[in-house]
Amino acid sequence: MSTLYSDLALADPLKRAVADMGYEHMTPIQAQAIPVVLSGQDVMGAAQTGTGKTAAFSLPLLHRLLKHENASTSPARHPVRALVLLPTRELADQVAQQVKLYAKYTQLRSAVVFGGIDMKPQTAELKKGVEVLVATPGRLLDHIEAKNAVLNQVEYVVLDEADRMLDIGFLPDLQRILSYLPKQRTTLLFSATFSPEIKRLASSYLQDPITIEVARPNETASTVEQVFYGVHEDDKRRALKQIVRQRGITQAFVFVNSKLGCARLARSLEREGLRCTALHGDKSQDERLKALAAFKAGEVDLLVCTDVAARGLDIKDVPAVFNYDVPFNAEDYVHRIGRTGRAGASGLAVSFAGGGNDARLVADIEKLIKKKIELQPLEMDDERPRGRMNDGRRRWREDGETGDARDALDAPRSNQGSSEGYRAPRPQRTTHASRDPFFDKPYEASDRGEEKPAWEASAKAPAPRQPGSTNIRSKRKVAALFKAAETQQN
DNA sequence: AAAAAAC
Repeated sequence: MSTLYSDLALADPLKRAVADMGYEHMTPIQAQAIPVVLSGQDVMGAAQTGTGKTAAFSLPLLHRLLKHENASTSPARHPVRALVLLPTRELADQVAQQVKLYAKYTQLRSAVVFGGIDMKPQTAELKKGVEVLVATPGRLLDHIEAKNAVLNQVEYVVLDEADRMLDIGFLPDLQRILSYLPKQRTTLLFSATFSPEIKRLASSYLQDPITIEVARPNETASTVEQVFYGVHEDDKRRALKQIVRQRGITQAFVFVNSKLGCARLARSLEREGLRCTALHGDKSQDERLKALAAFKAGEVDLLVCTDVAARGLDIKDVPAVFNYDVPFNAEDYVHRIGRTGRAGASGLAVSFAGGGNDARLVADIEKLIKKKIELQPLEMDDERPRGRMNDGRRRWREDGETGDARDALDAPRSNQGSSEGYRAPRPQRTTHASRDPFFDKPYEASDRGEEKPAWEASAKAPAPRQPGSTNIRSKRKVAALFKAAETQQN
């Protein structure tokens, strides 16, 4: 079977766009999925991201939109004919940009809507009419309810990161959205991981689906070296810096399980002079996009993030991923380490297992990825005594580190984003005394009768959520909800 | 347990 794009029965404008991007050969997921989508069948696709999944569904989908005019609407109108749903805003943004590129030589219009930013520009664009709409669930529902988006002409729905979209937190919103769509439609589901429940639930949304499995589901890329270290909670930050230095890591995602932990770690590393930035869901959308852009542009070396960044983000040539915390779900491990080793490149995934439940979580990962995990001790190159004083302050702090292959990681934060791309020489290390004595201690504004610092206020701000079904957590209720969802749909 | 997604 040919894998050449030029041999494919794709509309000319699409072929030109593909050629512009320098693609000649299809990736395996593309070679398998494109013909199936062109034929109009439902698809359940298991494929690692970074393998060209977005092109795999958008190209054939655009082709069908071009070839099959929607008879029920006049050519002057532009009803939404294809809807692509994603679980995070950054991902929606990324996919929308790709769709725009593929569609650039066609008359088809596309738009993206997600929360955290002004609704008005999105509304204006929707009112002009778009054929392809990329969205996150919450904001889309807002637009539907405001009658900005009419979805009764939708012919194609894509659920990317489908297992997340069908997860308990998203399911109610997703079901409401699907209830606005025509029953007669093509549905495409893609994910790198499928748990058995999700797979069963997913199949209830599909009609005679073709299953495409390029990688075995839940499989981790063979090009990614996976290392697990047993590291005490107090040593994790030092361990992170040591490994970055020893292995000469130029850029990495650093995954942390909580938003607050994420904000704190980023702040600590920043104070130590590392070029890093935090990305988590309690930052403003503007800050989120800026953080991601800075990382993409290489202005920061470490992106300290929550699982908001675990899925789908396609950033070229990131050599490493750290699991500073072992993820709560084994599936998230697969997604997290999928941020490196993309498009056939090699990558490194380093995970720190601390105390608590970590051993069990590691065992879960082992079971899911079907690979033996050896937990290694980490030889620390600095064995000065450590611990906390009774008042909670650190007895000492790591400084005066000598060896440092990497000026980049030692450049002061203030240089970050300098438009000349200038990197100052490594600064003199500051002394302990000049640092905040409450460095490692949870900062309580009441301690000092001050306002909370902005970083912490934002990290702590509770997400405003309507009390509702999305917070249902009991096992029984979750099971009931899944059951109901399965029997209701189609 | 946590995160994500709407004003």
